[in-house]
Amino acid sequence: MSSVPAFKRLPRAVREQQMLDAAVKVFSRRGFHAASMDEIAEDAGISKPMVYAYLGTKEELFVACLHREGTRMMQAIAGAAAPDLPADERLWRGLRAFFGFVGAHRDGWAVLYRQARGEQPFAGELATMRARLVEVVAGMLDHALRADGREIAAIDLEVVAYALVGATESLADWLADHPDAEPEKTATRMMNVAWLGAAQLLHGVTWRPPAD
Amino acid sequence: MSSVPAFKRLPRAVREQQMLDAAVKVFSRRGFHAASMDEIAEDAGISKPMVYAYLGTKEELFVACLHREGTRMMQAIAGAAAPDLPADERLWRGLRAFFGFVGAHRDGWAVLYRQARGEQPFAGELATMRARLVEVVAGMLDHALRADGREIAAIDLEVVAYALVGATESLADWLADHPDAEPEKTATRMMNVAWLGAAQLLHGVTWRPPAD
DNA sequence: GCGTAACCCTACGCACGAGTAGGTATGCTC
DNA sequence: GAGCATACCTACTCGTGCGTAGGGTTACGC
Repeated sequence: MSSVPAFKRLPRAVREQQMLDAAVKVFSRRGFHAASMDEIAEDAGISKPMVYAYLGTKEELFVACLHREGTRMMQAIAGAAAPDLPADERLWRGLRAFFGFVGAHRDGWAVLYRQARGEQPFAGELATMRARLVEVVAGMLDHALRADGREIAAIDLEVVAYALVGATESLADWLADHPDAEPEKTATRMMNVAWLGAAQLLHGVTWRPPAD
Repeated sequence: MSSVPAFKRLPRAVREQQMLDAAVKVFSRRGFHAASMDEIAEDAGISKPMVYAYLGTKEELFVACLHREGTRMMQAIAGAAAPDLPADERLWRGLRAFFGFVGAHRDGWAVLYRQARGEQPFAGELATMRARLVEVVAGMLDHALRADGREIAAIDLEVVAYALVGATESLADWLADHPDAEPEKTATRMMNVAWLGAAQLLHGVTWRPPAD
């Protein structure tokens, strides 16, 4: 009679992924606090204690989500922007991969990311990820500069990179809120804003405040 | 005996401001959810029911904070960037005012703003404010374009403006996290990234994706 | 000086949701 | 097929914190 159990038993690795899928979905929809562990468990087709057994507390679960999605994103970018390309080409491919990723995970990644910015417990995790991005961008700029025989203070580079990353994140938000927008086009627009400005800087053109 | 009450009674308008001050402080420190109405009340030197009587529920209180601080910021910007100035001058003054404001309210405005991004209930309020900013920036770009005899699709303008606003917000975050950074210098850096790129666009220089 | 409105309090009710205790079934190993 | 680990469940406890009931006190108009 019980030869076919209503719901089959699955190995841990599989269930963990299902739970993470559900968690990303629910966290995105409701936000970290409004999301309940019960709903996540139900959505994963499992009971709550299993979630605790496998992924730990609510905070740990959220961090796990952030980590998995963040890693996927970084891989998407890294896979697209080979380090031996010229800077503008790298930037372009990186941006295209980034917006492509966000576009394909509209209600996952972007929202998760947004959540994490507000809550202190996750500031660390977030900062790490952003720092890696900033580092990559700053490295690209620096590389291009040296090839041009010029040099800029590291802090300035970091701030510029920060601004570029910020602008990109912002457009990612915009993309997440506009279901019909095309990721590719968004990336092009970002290039227009970012690279034209950055290219000027790289060629030694700077803006100075008026004497006033 | 009771000629000098331990704590004096104050008119509503005054108490409301005190409550809002306390609320901004606590919301910033703890985040929306972790902040408790009790703590806010205590910090304001008043009891909880008064807060409910004057400012309503926790959500309404948060919106009130957001609204007051947002209005102050907009005024600071509007007061600095007179509409009859040339576009670059306006942008510069607006940015300087903005970063000045954020710098002066490091643990108030920026953190509050960050909070609001994550929680759905406030998305509307936030979107309204950002939309006003985007509109202003887009208007500046558009104005500069027309003066140059050129024209760009409204959507493109909006997206560019969005990116600029995003970059600016991002640097505001950076500023909030770096107590020693100078707002003025940050504004200059932002100008470098933003205006040099925007200026190129305004002069008809655009970046196009490689045939690939 | 007396009523009334505004200011302010001490206590509670109550829902919600994180996390757990304790137990059952299933498959795998030898 | 006995033993054991792994997958899985139902049914709780318990803290936390929002929001309120109900009542006291000071100022102000008349």
